[in-house]
Order: sequence, then C-alpha cells, then structure tokens
Amino acid sequence: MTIQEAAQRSGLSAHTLRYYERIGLIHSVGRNSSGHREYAEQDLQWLEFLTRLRMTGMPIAEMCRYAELRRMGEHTADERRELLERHREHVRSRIAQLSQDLAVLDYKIESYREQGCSPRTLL
Amino acid sequence: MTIQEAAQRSGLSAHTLRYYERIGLIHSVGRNSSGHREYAEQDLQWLEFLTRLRMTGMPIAEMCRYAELRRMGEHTADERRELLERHREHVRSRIAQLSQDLAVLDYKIESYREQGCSPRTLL
DNA sequence: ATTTGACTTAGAGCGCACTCCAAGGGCGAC
DNA sequence: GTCGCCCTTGGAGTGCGCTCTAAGTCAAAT
Repeated sequence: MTIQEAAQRSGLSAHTLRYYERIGLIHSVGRNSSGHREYAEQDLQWLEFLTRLRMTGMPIAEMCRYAELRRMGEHTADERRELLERHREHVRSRIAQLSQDLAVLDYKIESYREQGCSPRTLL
Repeated sequence: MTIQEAAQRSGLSAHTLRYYERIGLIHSVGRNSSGHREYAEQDLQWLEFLTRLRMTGMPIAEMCRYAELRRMGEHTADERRELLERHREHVRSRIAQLSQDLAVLDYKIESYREQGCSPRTLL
C-alpha cells in the first residue's frame, strides 16, 4: 500500500507518516524498486495503536520509548506492560477530571437557563 | 491580593496571569498606588472557571470570545450559554472517546499479562 | 522525448500556549 | 543612600507536534 493509501486508512497525513518514521515511531517500512514506501497490513495495525496512544495524550517521546522496547524483543514485554499501565492511570484520571468538569459545566449552563441570571454564578 | 498570591491560589504562574490579562481573558485587574496588580476574590473565581475551560480543551481564542461576550453585558447571555453548550458536547465526546481507548488499553495490558504473549496482539 | 504527477530527502516553518528576558520603577531594611 | 527584591512593560524565546518547502528521482501517459 502506498503512503497515500496508508494516510487515508490511518487518518494521518503522508507528512506525518514520514515524520513518525523519521523519529523512530515506525520502524523499517518497506520500499519498492523505486524507493517509495510500501506499507503492510501490520504497519497499519501498529499505526492504529500509536494513534490511540496519541489521542489519549501520550507524549511522542514516550511512544518512541514504547516503540524502541518493542524493537528490542520479547524480553521487554514487562517494561512495555508497565509503561501501558502507567499510561492507563493517566487516562483514568483524565476521564475522572473531565467528568467533574462536565458537572460544573452542566451547572453553569443550568444557571444560564434559569431566567434569574444571578451574577454570582454567571461571572 | 498580589500576583504571586493569585498565582498560588489559581495554580497558574504569574507569567500566565499577565499573559491572560494581555490577551483580554481577564479584564481590568485593579492596580495599587505603585502600579502593581491587585486581584480581587471575583478575579479568582473567574480564573477558576477559565482554568476549567482550558483543562477541558477549550482553545484560548474561544475563551477570549466568551470573556468578550461577558464584558458586553447581560444581553449576550444566550450566546454565552450556546457557546458553553457546544463546548459541553466536545467534552462529552472526548470522555466517550477516552473510555473507548481505555477499554482497548485494558485489553492490550491483559494480553501482556497472559504469558502467551501472542505476537498478533502485542505488536 | 517530454510532460505530468506522485514520490524521495533534509531541513525550515508554523500554531498554540505559554515562558522568559531586559530594562526600568518603587519600597522596605540596613 | 543603596541594597535587595518584587513589581512593571514590550517583546523575544521555547517545546511540542506536526506541516510544508525545495530540489531532485522515477514511471507512466501523450
């Protein structure tokens, strides 16, 4: 699959795919006879997971670390799991925080709905 | 209250407080006789709400818009409410997305826990 | 044979949200 | 008075994560 197809299917831009490869997030994408990238199904699965890590707020540097561990082989499985577990905690507390913020937002909107429009809550 | 106290209590840096004032997020903070900022209790409440909007991912530009509407007076209450309602939708879908990502993360971690360590799921 | 268009690389540029700096002012303590 | 410290301002710098440019290669279409 060409870089454009991979971009389409992963939802990332071709620019970003090259960037990810350059910084070591994606390793050894195949090339065809004229030097163009050829993405395999496996690359797409990896990209999908990377994208999920990004969307949940993992910094690029930490994703690089994870990618590096993965390249190092199976004996790094424990460390990879621990990295993911730490990240999971981040995601959990993010969800908790957002839920709390959502409740405040609900309250604020409700205050606007009540015609009272009391200045104290509508700062 | 001095800028340092306001920084402490709001969790923002003094630099950020000045920046927020400069871009119009905070309006007309009082000054004392020597030109130093003096924050009032009301400013702190407003900062707290601003911080909540930021933490939930509202861009600065949109917060400025909200601050501007607020300054324009009560006849903008509807528009402010609509802005908050749109933002609430963003927050809701963010929570939904994160919850889904969390489930994938759980699954991945579980795969690591099972000694099998099957390559297909541990990309 | 030449044009078109997608690809390659190294490296520069951008938008966001801060974060810091330089130059100067004001005030209390010694 | 002068030292130290915190404040002021305008403007420059930073870190992150892309995003784009320039210059060149290659292959298919005309």
